[in-house]
Amino acid sequence: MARVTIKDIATKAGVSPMTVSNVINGKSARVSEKTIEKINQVITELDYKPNMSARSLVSNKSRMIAVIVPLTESGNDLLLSNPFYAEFINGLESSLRELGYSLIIASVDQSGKGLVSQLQWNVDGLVLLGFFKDELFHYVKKQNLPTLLADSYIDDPHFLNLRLDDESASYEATKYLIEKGHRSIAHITGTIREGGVLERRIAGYQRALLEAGVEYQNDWLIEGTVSFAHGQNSAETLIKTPEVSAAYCTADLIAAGLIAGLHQRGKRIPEDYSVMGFDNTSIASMVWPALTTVDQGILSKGKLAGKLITDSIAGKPVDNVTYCPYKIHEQDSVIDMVRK
Amino acid sequence: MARVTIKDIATKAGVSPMTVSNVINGKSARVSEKTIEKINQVITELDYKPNMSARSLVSNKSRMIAVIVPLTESGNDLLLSNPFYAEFINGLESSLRELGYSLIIASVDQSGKGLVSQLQWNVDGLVLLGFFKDELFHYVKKQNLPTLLADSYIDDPHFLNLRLDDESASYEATKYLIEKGHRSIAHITGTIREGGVLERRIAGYQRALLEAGVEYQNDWLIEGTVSFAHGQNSAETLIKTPEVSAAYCTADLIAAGLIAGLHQRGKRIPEDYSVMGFDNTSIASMVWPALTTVDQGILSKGKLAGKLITDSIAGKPVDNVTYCPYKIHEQDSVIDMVRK
DNA sequence: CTGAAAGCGCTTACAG
DNA sequence: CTGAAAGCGCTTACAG
Repeated sequence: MARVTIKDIATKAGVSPMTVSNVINGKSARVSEKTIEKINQVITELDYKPNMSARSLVSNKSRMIAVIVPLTESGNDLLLSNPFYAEFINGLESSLRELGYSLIIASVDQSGKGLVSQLQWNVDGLVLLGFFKDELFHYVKKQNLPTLLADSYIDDPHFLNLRLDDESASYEATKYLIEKGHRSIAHITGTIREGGVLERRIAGYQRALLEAGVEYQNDWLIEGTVSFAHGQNSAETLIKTPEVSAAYCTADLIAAGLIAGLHQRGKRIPEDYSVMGFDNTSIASMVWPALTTVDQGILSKGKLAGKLITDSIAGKPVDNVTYCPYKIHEQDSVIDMVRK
Repeated sequence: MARVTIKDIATKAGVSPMTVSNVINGKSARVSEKTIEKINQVITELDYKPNMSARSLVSNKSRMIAVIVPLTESGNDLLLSNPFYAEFINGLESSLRELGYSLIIASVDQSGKGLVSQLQWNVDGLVLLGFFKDELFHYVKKQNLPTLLADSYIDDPHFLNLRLDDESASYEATKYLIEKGHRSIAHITGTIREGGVLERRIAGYQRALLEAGVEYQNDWLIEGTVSFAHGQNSAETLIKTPEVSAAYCTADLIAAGLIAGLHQRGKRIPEDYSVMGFDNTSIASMVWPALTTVDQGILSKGKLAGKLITDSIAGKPVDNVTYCPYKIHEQDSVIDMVRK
């Protein structure tokens, strides 16, 4: 069965292709009621679907957005193993769908090579999720496409930014632990990059310690990858630093690993160690005990990303930087040393 | 800066657009070495990228695959909250990328409405993930596109199928528990649908019980949704059925919820209850104790899906039904009653 | 070994 | 209120 085209509709409805096109695109002001009705009837009858390739070719628009997810450091796989990405994309797809856009999911190695094939598609906009090399940002900028960066601090006016105030959020998280009576607090983090999210989180953590009159110790900072394994390994390190009573992790995924690692070494949570996470992914409710964490409303954040990028495509004014709200989500992994 | 077209390349290289097209498409047998070199040089110089819309319009191919993910029963969100989907898509994207295809991620409500917008894109193939209404399968079939169904038992020759032998896998899982000395074994499952995956899992579970001479009790089967919450709630039900010593869950997500629910009620795992999962998602290693589960190699499964669908598009012969391997992944959530 | 021309399905000025 | 024509960027027969 050959594809139904606008021409077929036109012939069957007894009008010109142009009129059909106008009706489809809602420029019906110039078409009589009767013709519109007739055309719509034929469209339904023949199950006509516009050919987006043709439409995109002529209009230079595609109603497609590509989301670029970094690959894992080790291999070729998407970082979807971190539920943070999955939940964000979830929200993004949901709002884009409502707005009539489709979502291409793509990954790039750090050179940006994988990206080329996406751009061939005339995508209307790009959403970059997380950390990439400068090289890639330069490349993306050259494409001259509406681009939103999630969780990035590259403050180039060319890009839309969606992030939270990581320094403050981190400060609040640490302060929360301090208010619960903890003083020697470890911070388990991912690979620290200059000007990145994690650096700001560290700054907030240190500010809270300073404010509380706690002298920060270098070996409280445990750097690794943002992974379950890093959390798990950090248990060992933690135990070797006996003054520490609480660990604040820069991702729920790390915190989940830490909890598992501590359990394996016979430690109880929160009795022996308080653990705090960041993100409030689904993981936070799945571990035992349920994780006290910084809720950054990932689903809403993904949805907001969809709205921002499409607004920008539509030429609506959009703030260059949008901050997401966050709040401490209290569950069961932190002990109150004051009242205990 | 205007878009670089094949014409620009042709002009600059002093050849016709057709020759450029031939070189790009590797039909270089008919072009001289020198011309090829010249053309490639100009392509690099001008950073030319083929316009896929134009290419797709004329060739009726797009090198795009759409993966269709069901929406949650409650709302508008993708089922990416189940890591199973995220990991599968991860694998799918990875193999498609290597094969030179892009991935559109789409969702449909049960009527299949969302799908229309995807098909407008001339996608070359479709991957349907999980359960959908018959209505949708009919609709998809009408599109006459190469389509792969993952985890479905709709044995229509029009579709490629990728699944595991759920009855046997479930039988093995139950048998494993029996060999560890359990006899009264609950089975926590999702919404049972005729001819679906879960029905077969139940059949395998019952076969193992029968074989062991255990009389199956109706209240051992706890039906709900495939969700953390269902697992959590099932803890209560389980405790009310005192003879039960082990629960075999049809998804890790459910098992994780059950473990949390049991913990909340002061039960120890595996001492008080043995828990077994299914899938071996990342969750299985994140819960405490680590979950003994049926490993179905989700990442490889996703990769295989990519290979099967693209092979089929390329006209290579592909088996109508492909079975994935599975194996029991022993961790710490099942107690050996025989040697304890 | 290479070119001129037609056409994929649509939209967009331009006419009337 | 509606139509005929050109053109988006590419590929594919058909010539030579």
